Amino acid sequence: MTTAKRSTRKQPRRPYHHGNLRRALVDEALATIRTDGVHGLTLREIGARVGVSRTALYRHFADKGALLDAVATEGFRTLREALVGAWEDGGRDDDAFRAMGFAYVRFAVANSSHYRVMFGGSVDAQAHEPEFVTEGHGAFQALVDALTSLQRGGSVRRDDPVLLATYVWSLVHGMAMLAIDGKLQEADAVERLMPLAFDRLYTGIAVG
Amino acid sequence: MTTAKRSTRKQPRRPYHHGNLRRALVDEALATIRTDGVHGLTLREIGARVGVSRTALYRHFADKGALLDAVATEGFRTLREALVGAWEDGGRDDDAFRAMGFAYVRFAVANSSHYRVMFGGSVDAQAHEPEFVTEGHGAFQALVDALTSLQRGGSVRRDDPVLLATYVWSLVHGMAMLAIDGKLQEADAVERLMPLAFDRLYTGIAVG
DNA sequence: CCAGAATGTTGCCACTGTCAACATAAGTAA
DNA sequence: TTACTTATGTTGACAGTGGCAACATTCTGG
Repeated sequence: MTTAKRSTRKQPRRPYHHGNLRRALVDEALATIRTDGVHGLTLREIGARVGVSRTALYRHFADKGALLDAVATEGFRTLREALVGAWEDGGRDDDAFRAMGFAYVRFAVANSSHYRVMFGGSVDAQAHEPEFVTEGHGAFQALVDALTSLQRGGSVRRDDPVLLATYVWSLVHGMAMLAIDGKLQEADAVERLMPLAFDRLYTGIAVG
Repeated sequence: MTTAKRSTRKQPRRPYHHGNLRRALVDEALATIRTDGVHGLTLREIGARVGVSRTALYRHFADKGALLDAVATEGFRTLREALVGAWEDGGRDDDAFRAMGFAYVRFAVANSSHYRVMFGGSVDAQAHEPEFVTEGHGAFQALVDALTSLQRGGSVRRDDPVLLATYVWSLVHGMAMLAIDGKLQEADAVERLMPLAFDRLYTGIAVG
């Protein structure tokens, strides 16, 4: 009597198996993170929101960190698409590279919580899924490729492209993080900073 | 009978009042963070470690965030000292500025957990103590001052010094964060990156 | 048709941050 | 001194969290 039988055969209302729970969990987790931040994410709540029990996700993720890992992985995929898009749509020249930089920082600012999950060390850094590493490397590779292309074109110094890309990455990552963490007082500080930043990136801060 | 009377008058073993509990709590919190990371910090444990009850710290901090805020504040003070030291000991010239950059990144790498508390958004960003803002601004000001000095000396472009300092800050902060989060594959990657980074910072990535 | 794997659920536990109520000490004024 | 006030520390309790173990249900391959 505790539970009414429900197998009335014609109403597959809420099937025991969700179908694609893993996907739904990642989506819901991302949505929650977007609105409430990383620390506002609770396994019970996203379970409930997806319409599933609190511990159901343990069939798809080892623990909370693994779920965040998956969210981060998707972030890297999206970021790479944004970067490649800016580079190719821009015509693969110096201006396109500049646009790539803008795209990077703007992605981070527009998806701050998501970006913080991607970096920020919410996950133990050792326990990353291989897919995480792959996607992360892919986003970075977009930078390396663009720089190599510019080097071939003759507009960028022929330093070690990986080292050079890391340099550029540091710059945009730093701007993004400072902006996200509210260290840049005024609201439009990032947008005012970026033009100068990419000028100085090309020609340096020393007197000409 | 539950507790034996202890006021034997001659053994002020553990006085009811700690003396300088606030100081002790911040120190212990920092020590714990250093070894176990931010997420390994529990109020109960640091209370126990200091030899005090679990909720004693609520007489000195509004909540856990306020304690972290105090830890972060001290981090900014230490960082500023490291920066000013490098700048002044180096002779306040371009090489000294370079040394300042090295000092920044090395501080972050050597005190990674502490650095993550200072940034990383562990605290709600709105709820910062005024002292936090002051110290954070102080560390940044060291950068601005050095740049202004170099501008007067004629070796650095006369762009808006605050904007220029923000640019440099983004670079070192980015390098620090990437290094801390293990995004730079090899162990000595930061040390290999920095010489190139500060060269490119001065002269840019474009061809001569 | 049936055994086992895959997937989802409920009961339960240790642990955490934090509040309320109480205990003790230190400071202050008479 | 004594009495009142404030600062500081303690104990008890509570709701919320991640996660494990045991059980329930469904799917799949032989």
